[in-house]
Order: sequence, then C-alpha cells, then structure tokens
Amino acid sequence: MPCPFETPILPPLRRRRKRRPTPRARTTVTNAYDPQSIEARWQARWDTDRTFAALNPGEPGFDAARPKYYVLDMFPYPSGSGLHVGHAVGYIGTDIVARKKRMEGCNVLHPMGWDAFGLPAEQYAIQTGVHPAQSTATNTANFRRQLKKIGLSYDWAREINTSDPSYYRWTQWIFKRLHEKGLAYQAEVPVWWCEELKTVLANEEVINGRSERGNFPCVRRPLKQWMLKITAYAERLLDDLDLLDWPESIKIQQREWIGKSEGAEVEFAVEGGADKLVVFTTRPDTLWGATFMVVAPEHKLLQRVPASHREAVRAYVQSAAAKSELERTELAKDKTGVFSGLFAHNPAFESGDPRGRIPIWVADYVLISYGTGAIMAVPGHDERDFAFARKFGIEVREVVRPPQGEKGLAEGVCFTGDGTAVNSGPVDGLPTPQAKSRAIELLAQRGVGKARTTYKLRDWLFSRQRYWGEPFPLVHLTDGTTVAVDDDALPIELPQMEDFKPSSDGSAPLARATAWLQTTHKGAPARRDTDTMPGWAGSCWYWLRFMDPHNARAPWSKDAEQYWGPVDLYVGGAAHAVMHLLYARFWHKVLFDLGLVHTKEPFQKLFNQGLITAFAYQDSTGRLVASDEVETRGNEFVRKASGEPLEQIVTKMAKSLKNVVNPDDVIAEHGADTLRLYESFMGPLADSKPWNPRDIAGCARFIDRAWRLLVDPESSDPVRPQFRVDQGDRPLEGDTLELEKQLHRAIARIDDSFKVFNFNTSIAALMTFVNEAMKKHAAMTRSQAERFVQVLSPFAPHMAEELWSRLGYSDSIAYVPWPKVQQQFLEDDTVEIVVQVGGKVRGRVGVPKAAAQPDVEAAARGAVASWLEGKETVKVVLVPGRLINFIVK
RNA sequence: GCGGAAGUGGCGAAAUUGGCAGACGCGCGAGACUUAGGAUCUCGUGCCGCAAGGCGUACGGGUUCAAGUCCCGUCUUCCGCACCA
Repeated sequence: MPCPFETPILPPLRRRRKRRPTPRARTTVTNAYDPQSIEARWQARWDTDRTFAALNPGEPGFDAARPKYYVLDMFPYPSGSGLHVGHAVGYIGTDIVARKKRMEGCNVLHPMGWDAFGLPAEQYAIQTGVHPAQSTATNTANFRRQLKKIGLSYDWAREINTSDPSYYRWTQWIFKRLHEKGLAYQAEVPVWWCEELKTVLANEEVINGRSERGNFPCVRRPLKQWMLKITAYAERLLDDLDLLDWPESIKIQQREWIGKSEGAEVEFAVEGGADKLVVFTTRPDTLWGATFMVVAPEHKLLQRVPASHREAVRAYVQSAAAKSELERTELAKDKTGVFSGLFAHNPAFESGDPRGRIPIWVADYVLISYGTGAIMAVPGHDERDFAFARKFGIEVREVVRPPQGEKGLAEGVCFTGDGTAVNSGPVDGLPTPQAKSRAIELLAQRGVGKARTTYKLRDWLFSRQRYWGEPFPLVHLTDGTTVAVDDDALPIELPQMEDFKPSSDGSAPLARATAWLQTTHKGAPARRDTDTMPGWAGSCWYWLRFMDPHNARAPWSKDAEQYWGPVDLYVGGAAHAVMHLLYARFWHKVLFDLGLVHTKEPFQKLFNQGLITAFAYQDSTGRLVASDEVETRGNEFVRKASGEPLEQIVTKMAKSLKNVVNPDDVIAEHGADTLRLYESFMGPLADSKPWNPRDIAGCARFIDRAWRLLVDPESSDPVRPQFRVDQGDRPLEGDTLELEKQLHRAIARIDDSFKVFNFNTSIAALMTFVNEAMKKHAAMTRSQAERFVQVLSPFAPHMAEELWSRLGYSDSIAYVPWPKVQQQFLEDDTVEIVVQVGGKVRGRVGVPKAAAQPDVEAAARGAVASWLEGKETVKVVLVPGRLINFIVK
C-alpha cells in the first residue's frame, strides 16, 4: 500500500550536491555499517521469532520466579498524519527501559494499541469522505509500520484497538457495571453544545466558550445526557494520590481539579414566603458580617422576584446569558448585578433585628454550577464581595480583626486571612479556626446549617451525539424505562452507516439507523440508545486488556491481572495530566470495589516526557514558511525562492506550523538506531527540547565509530580477529585494564541514567568509551566488546543484535544478562587533587589514594609554591580525594 | 491573579552530599589523508587580554575556606488553573 506521507517534511539539511558515482569506497567495502539492511533483517527476525512476546501465568514457558515489569506508553490516537519524532521520543524512552528490564531478568509487559474511537477520527473521516472504520484501519497500519521501523520492542500479539467490537464489548460491559452500581445515570443538564461539531462537549473540552478541538464557539443547552458519578469518588481520587510515584505537578493539578473545600451549608429564610436560600461557605465564622446575598442568574429563586423588580432582573439575566464565557472572565474585575427586590434573614441574628434583614442580589460572579448557586456575601472579608459592595454602596461590616501588623478594614482593605472574631456575638474573641467550628455547632443546634464539603469536580458528561464511539448497552422500553441488555448480548455493535454526519438538529446519527434502532428486550419492543460514549471511554481500562487481550470470556483473567497489575511505569505527555488520568483512576477504583482488580490505583509510577519543539520560520508579516522552502545562509535564514529574510522561531511541532519531522525520513537517511540515539541524546526525557537536524550527524558518526570498533570495514571478517576468541585468562593490565575501568565507568553512568531517564548521559558515556577504545584499540578484549554491545543494545538494538550475532551468538541479545559494575574498577590508585589558594584553583597534583593528610598537603604546597610565597597560611581545608584549599593572608 | 516548571558557551546540554563550571555532541577554526569529500583522523574552541592574569551559570544581595547547587529579593520564558464562595 502506498504510504500517504511521501513528501519529506524534513527541515532543510544542507542539500547534497550532485551525487557523483563513488568509485572505490562504496563498491569494494562489503563490511561497512549498513543500517538499512541490518535493521530490516533484525526487525523481521524479531517478528518471526516473537522475541518480545510476554508470557502470561499458566502459559507454557512462563517463569514465575522472575519479577514482572509492566511499562506502558499512553497509546496514541492513530491520526492520518502519522507519527512524528515528538511522539517517538516517549516510545523510545519506554523501549530503552523495557529492553534493559528484560536483560535484568524481568518478565516485561510492553504493549501497544490504538485509541481509535472519538471525535478526531470522525472529524477526519468527514473531511476526507472515508468511513472511520476504513481510515482507522489505514492509519493504524501506518502507525504500526512506523513504530516497527523504529525498532520498538512491543509484544505485537497484544495489540488492541478500542474501536474493535471484541474490545468495546468489554467497554460496554464495564459501563454496565457502573450502571448497576448507580454510577451511570441520565439527567437533563445544561451542557456545552458545539454547533460546528454538532455535539455536546464535556466542561473540560470547552475552553473560554470554544471547543478545545477546532476552537469552535459553544453554547449552553439543556439536554438529556448520560452522566457518570465521578464525584462519588472525589475523596478517594484525592486521598490516593498520596500512594503514587507521580510528578508532584500532576498531583497538584489533579488536586486542584478535584477542588475540595470544607465549610458549611447555611439556610437563610427568604422574607415573605416559605422559601429558603441555601448557601455554601468556607467561612461560617463570618456569618455575622453577611450584609447581602447573591444568587446566580440561573437560580430558581428568581421566579419569586416581585413585580416591581421583575423587568430589571429579567433584563440582567438575559444579558448575563448572552455573555460568552470569555466575556465573563475578561470582565471579571468589573462586577455587575441587580437587586432582586427580595430580602433574606440572616440566621445569626434574632428575627426582628434590623442587622439580620439583608437584600438578595443577582450577579453573574456567582456561578450556578458551584456550591448551591447562591452565596452569603461578606464584603469585609471576601475580595469579590468587597468589590461588589463598594460598587453598589452596600454596608461593609468588620467581623474578623487581622493579627498584629496586618492591614484590615481599618486601613481600608479587605482582610481575607485568619484573625480574631469581632462583632460576632457568641463567637467573639475566638481565633478563626475555632470560630468556624463554633459557628457550625450553633447553626446545627438551631437546625439551620451543618458542616459540608464541596468539590469543584463535577459528574462526568458521558454521552456524545456522534457516530464513532461505543454504543450504550441499554435499551429504552415503551413504558419509558431504560434497562441494560444482557451481558451475553454484548457487544452492541455500531451499525454500518454510509452517512454518519451529525444531523443539523443535533440528534445523533444513530437515530437514523432505523433497522438497528428497533430491537426487542425479553420479547418486548425496545429502542436502542442513540448516543455514543466519549473518546475517553476506551482509554479508561486499556492497560487491563493488554494483560489478557484475547480473552473472549472476560475483559481479563484474574490471574493475569493479579500478576501484571499495576502498571509499573506509565509514560506520556503532560497534556493528559487531568482528564485521562482522572477518568482512568476513577474506572480503576470502581473495578477495585467490584473485586475485579487488586490494586487501588492503576499506574504506580507516572513520567511525563517533554515536548520536542522544532524550528519554524516566519516572514516579516509573521506568516509561517514551510521548513523545506527555507535556506540557511550563514546565520541567516531566507526564503529559497525569493531570498527574502526570515526569522527562525522555536515552537511545538504542528502541521499548521509546517515544521513536523517524520521519523520515516530520518530513518531513511540515517537508520533507526541513529534516530533512537539522537532522540535519547537531545536531553533528559522530561525536558522540552528543540529538534535540530544538524545535530543528528554526531549520533550517526558515533554509531559508525562503534561499528568500526568491532568490525573492520575493509575485511570480510564478521568481527575483528581479536574478538573472535575469548582471552579469558589474559591479565588485566596496561591499556586493557584502563579500558576495563572505562567500561565500568560507562556502565555505572548508564545504570544511573535510568533513575531519572536522562539517557543523554548514557549516550555520552558510550561515546566516551568508544573514543577511548578507538585509541587503545589493540588492547580491547572480546569480553569487553561483548559487554559494550550489551549495554549499547537498549539504545541501538539493531546494531547490537547484528554485532552480537557476528560475535558468534545465535540467540537474540534481548535476554542476555545485563553486565554488573564492579566497584574495584571505578577507583583509581592515584587521585588528582585540585589545589586552591584562597578559593581559586592554582594547580593540581596527583597523590596516592591512601595518602595521609600531611603528605597531600606537602605535595600540594609544592604545586602552588609561587602562590604561597611570602604569604602566611591561616587555614587548610582538605576534601579527601578531591581538593585542598590554602587560605592565606 | 493563583499554582507548577525552567533560565549555564554560537547551539543541544553535563556537573553525588556545596568542592576543577562547560563532560558528551553540534557548529566553527587549523592540519593530515585524498583525483575528490558532506568520509575518516589529529589538534584547538566560554568571554576579555599579546601575556601575566581577570571575568564568567538570568539579575541584585547574603551564608561559606568554597555556591550553577543553600537563603532572601527581582526579572524573563513556558505550561496549567482562573470570580470555586
């Protein structure tokens, strides 16, 4: 099949001049490093030998004595544009880890699959006119091809696809479990509707009133939708973060997203009727300072507005509704609102006390979706209430006296911190924390309030009126009830539809699949649900399916889950800090409660790889110019066609920025091992770093040098003669000993780099070793060559396999035990001591490692004699084995 | 505004517990080998200075014999969140 991405999108390498036939060099040398043939051969070999197949407990050959290691990538959405080098950096990182773990004797689970359902796939399908099932098949084939070409050691027998009925059968099955537990319900809720996408979106998919995907305008609309009760798990989602080895920044983002806040719920009686206005506050201690109340424009109390104020309130509510989310935020500092004509009674005061009669206002700084949609406003101790009261001339009453030295109302500023209660009757004199709990007690005694905890986290809007997603495993009966279909009726397959575009009225495409729609349930006529699940659904449990991907009787077997779970290392972009990771944790906890998994959390260690950025070019008007239209002239960049000067900027890789680098092109030019080395060498995996094609050459040179270290390109021998026989008894001395030390140092550095995934230092260590070994070539032994190839293999596996086989081994290097560092080779008999005078380096001196202090000092004095001449030494600081510092006067 | 991450040569970067700043690589300069080089090899390469030497890890202070690393303050960039009562 022709690859749809033929156009090279590499930034301009220096163009080759016309290629001349190369007479001698290329034709007679048969033994030069040839990545294309080596890589093709070993990739084919890995496939046919199933080298990286992971065995499950119970399978023949499974070795229960080995520790398990589950290393998982965030599986990709297989987009039409294929993989770019930015995606690859994370996959290369996990591959390096997986390969080393195998050599360390672990049973390694390292799978890959496709997150193929969801809006982007469908949008792409609509744009190109190709059915999503078709484009998904094409795109996954392309992704798989690209991943294999990088030499990633996945167990391809475990490949999964969330849009495959054999997979989503179990997504539906899990949804049924949620439904049974009452965690899935239907509700008429105001939801974000995107006209352009013709679907509802979850809160978190809408940014400033525009869709995250496509940046289309969205509006609020009430619609009956499936919801998942993630809020029931809010507390555990928060608490269990403490169990995880995750980046602190991600934990913080999750905590903020859950947004726990503790306080009280307080009832205010509304004057002239039985209505109660319930508010949530984190500061019950300030109840005595509440001088007005505010309800959100959508609050139902507004139906009770007296005629005198009805028109003003109606007008305000309408204008608030017309404001986009963006306008609301932009105008955040300038508060708006109107008086509703209603009054409430503050329960802090006796009825009849004029201080307790407070006006109720409508303002859009109060959100209907948080708390109760209404607040008690304490302008003395809340910035927003303060601004509002100032603007509308409402009384500000001090009820918290700031601690000594802090400014408060006396200085004309709103004080929001902790202090001492004043003007607050029964809580007067209490420090804020005690005043809070005392206030709650008082409210509770009188039955007008109680302690309450709220969360920013909302229930998860789980339906989409789209085609390309999992159908719901439920039917609607004629009597209006909704029931789940039987487990053995699963999967409810998506019907084949030619036209799956959303309808203009917002009804789901599946509503037009008339034959599919009508069904029966236990003999009675029934109608299927026409919504589909959101794109996140399939990724909420996929790590579990990887453990047992072909199980036809259950989503996974208990044995498999017991053995492989949890994921030991999960690597992906920080972009998924909140949504995917929170949803996945939620499902996992539900499954835990059902006894279907044995761990509370799915991902023990999480690691975020950094972004690969790339150069992009702008002309003087700021317009982007594709990288391949750009020419480098010295330090300047110009448009090739016109010579017009351009500015080089560094940005993320994106099709729209015309700076995407396809790994296929890098592999075609340099080979996959060089690509892997470069991506590892650029910098620590966690860092964001720019792709610079110029730098690839260094890795290409290194790998070629490494090849020549073991193979003589001028001869036809598989390896240099000195490596053909084991010189086991040869004494380690001279250059051979020196190389042995270098090798151990390199391995120590490599081992170290797996702690924080800064493989750049591993590559540097390998380079240093090769440079040294090239100089002491004749002294290198077969054993050293073998160990070098072993530690090279996670990084450049194709070449390592090739060299390993040339060294005479017929089995793959993948499971050869990782060499051990021996401490004795990391130490030298003599050490170089830096000699400082007055803190400045003035010389250095070699001394025996075990040298006594007076001897070191004497030697050091000799080395810096001219600097000490005529000076008095006041102090000598000696750092053994490192440094000596003479402080002089 | 709040929260997080970061700031080191021309470029990507390195630097256990505070102990030689710039490993490794790119680029650049010089040379060797070559009919040829985008191959390979050797040497050099933080800045200023002829040199001796001085100055250098965003900026300003501090602690210390010694600071990229610790403390206080400031600035800049990127990423989240953003009226959450």
